Amino acid sequence: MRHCIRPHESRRVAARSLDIARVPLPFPPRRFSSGADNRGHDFMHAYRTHTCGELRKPDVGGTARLSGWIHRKRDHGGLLFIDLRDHYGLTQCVLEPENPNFERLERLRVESVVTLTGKVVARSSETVNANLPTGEIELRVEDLEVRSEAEELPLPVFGEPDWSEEVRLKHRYVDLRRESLHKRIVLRSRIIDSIRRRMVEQNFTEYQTPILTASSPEGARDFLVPSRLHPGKFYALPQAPQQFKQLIMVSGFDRYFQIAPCFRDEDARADRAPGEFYQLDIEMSFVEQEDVFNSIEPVLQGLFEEFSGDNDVTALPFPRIPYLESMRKFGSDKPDLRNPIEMQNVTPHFDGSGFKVFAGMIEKNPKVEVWAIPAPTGGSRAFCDRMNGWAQKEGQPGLGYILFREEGGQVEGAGPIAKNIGPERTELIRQQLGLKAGDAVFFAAGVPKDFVAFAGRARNQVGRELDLFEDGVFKFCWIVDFPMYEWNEDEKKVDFSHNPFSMPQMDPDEFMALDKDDHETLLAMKAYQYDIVCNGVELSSGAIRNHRPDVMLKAFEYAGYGEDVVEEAFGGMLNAFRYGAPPHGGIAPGVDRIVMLLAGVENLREVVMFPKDQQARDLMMNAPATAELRQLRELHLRTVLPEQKKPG
RNA sequence: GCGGGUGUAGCUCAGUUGGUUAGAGCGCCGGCCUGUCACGCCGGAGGUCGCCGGUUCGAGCCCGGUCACUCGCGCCA
Repeated sequence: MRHCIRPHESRRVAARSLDIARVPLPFPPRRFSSGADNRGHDFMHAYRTHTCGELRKPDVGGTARLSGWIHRKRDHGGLLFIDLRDHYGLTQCVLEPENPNFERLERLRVESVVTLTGKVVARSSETVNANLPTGEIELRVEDLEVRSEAEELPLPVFGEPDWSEEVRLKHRYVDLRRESLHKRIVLRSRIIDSIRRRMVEQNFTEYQTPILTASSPEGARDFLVPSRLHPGKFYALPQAPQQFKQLIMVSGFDRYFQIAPCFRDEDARADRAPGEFYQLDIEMSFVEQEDVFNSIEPVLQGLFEEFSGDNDVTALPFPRIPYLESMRKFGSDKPDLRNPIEMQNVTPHFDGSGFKVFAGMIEKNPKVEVWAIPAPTGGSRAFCDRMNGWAQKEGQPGLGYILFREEGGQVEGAGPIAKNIGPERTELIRQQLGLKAGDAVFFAAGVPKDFVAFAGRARNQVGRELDLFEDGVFKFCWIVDFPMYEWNEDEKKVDFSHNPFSMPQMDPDEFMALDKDDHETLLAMKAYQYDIVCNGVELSSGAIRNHRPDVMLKAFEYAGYGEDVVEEAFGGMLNAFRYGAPPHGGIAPGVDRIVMLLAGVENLREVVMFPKDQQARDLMMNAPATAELRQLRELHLRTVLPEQKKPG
């Protein structure tokens, strides 16, 4: 295999490789001046006539000046090759020992920054590097300027091994030079450009909202900013511009969007940045749910088509899946539709059957159901045992199954459950699920709300193990009809299931007339609340908002919050709704997650330029840090530290 | 706050059942090399095996504790 001068791509990068060489230069490139002397030096730009990704065959014969980092050196003693790298690419530069700069360059460490000037020459056919856009030429170095000498590096720029996060974050500026990360950051910028363009094309307008604002009582922990002018008082950084975007609608601006910074003081996950992240925040007036979908779908679909490389993107319109259906079919409200498995209710086949475990549960509790998780091609004992072992690791007693095989021209079920319920019931299950010989089916039984999450994980596990996931696709869907309320088991009360600003799916007058103790009606009620999901990743929640103060107060009342509490917490917005508020709704897809999906990476830190670590620290800038006493005094603050842990 | 995984050279890792002087690749330093593009070849430096304690004749390996990193749970209207 031919070795490639470019560091190999991360296998996970699904997006088509980005041609950074096509990025426009920050200044018009200077061309060779025919009026220059034969070396052309006097008229040259101090640092470069071309970028390191620019020189081609037609440039041969001219003189060029390049500036960049020494990416790699190949020192033959009698010949020195330098790969010079900048943002745009890589150019091979050559020196011979007679060159007065030979020794200096030979001793310079990689990642030192130099300016090299010399003749552009064609490479002989045997020495052309087809893997390099500049591979047909090389620069014969005549002059050298050392701009910055590099010390020994904490991590190499060349190559793409997995370096520890600590080293990478501490020296992020070095890490960011590495091709894959460098490209992803550029990709992120391209994606955001495209989003803006597409939003503007859809007649949306970007407005800024405050960063220093008020704490909102619901939701995540806030970041607080002490006020110097108001002793003892604090600003909060916005968890999202939720109230502002609604106020923008009340202010008569239609179709708002913003690439909005959001701040939440919550613990990190691989796909959740601690502290800060960005949302494509959207709000529109005089719309129903379908209007929001119709406006956003083309943006997301077009965006993914543009950046997904060879991957297919769900055609418009995206499927709308009611929340309850999603939970029943996929065991999740963010189903990965690349997995074709759909679960089904098979309770009747077990009711009164010879499989006493399930039959007994069904008899005792009318809420008990048995769900089937079909496993096409999973009909081997080894696989079923493996799934059983997996279920036990998940803390389940096990995972019952039937496997189907051909026996004398007949498909028949095998395994303990098939034996217990008998061939007729087994056959009915097989027919209901459309399974054939060589397939299997797993069962989860109990009260659905207690096992639905496990069933969803089992569905994923089966799909992964049997390699059923569709490859190279971005599968979108809307999850709609989320419940307005849910039962809070800890406090034994009705509570908002999502965001208290959503509009209930009920005639306002009827809603106002409900009895707050009528839990059955309240818990059955749906809201105009929806999620957009892609490949099992929840990109965003959204809602048609509740713009009527009376209905909102009532909605809070049903959840046990008095008028005074609501007025105190949301008085600003509630008041705004009292002076003429348009019906409105919106959504706010996570930008970082969109970029992750399109870049094909599993970790947020791979698509953020200067990310925080898991403990929300900035290892490079050293934040958070202790404040000086003078600053604290100005802010009327005194710190009270927890008891010090013993140092390790 | 809780659970899993990891911690050995600057970096990425190997290290058998507990047994002599702890290894490799990359990087670094020195030498050789005129067509490489992951250049090649020869030599060298570099280690308190995260830390503390225990078991043992003997611990990188076993036990207890602790710290750090990482993934997840809680949390994320």
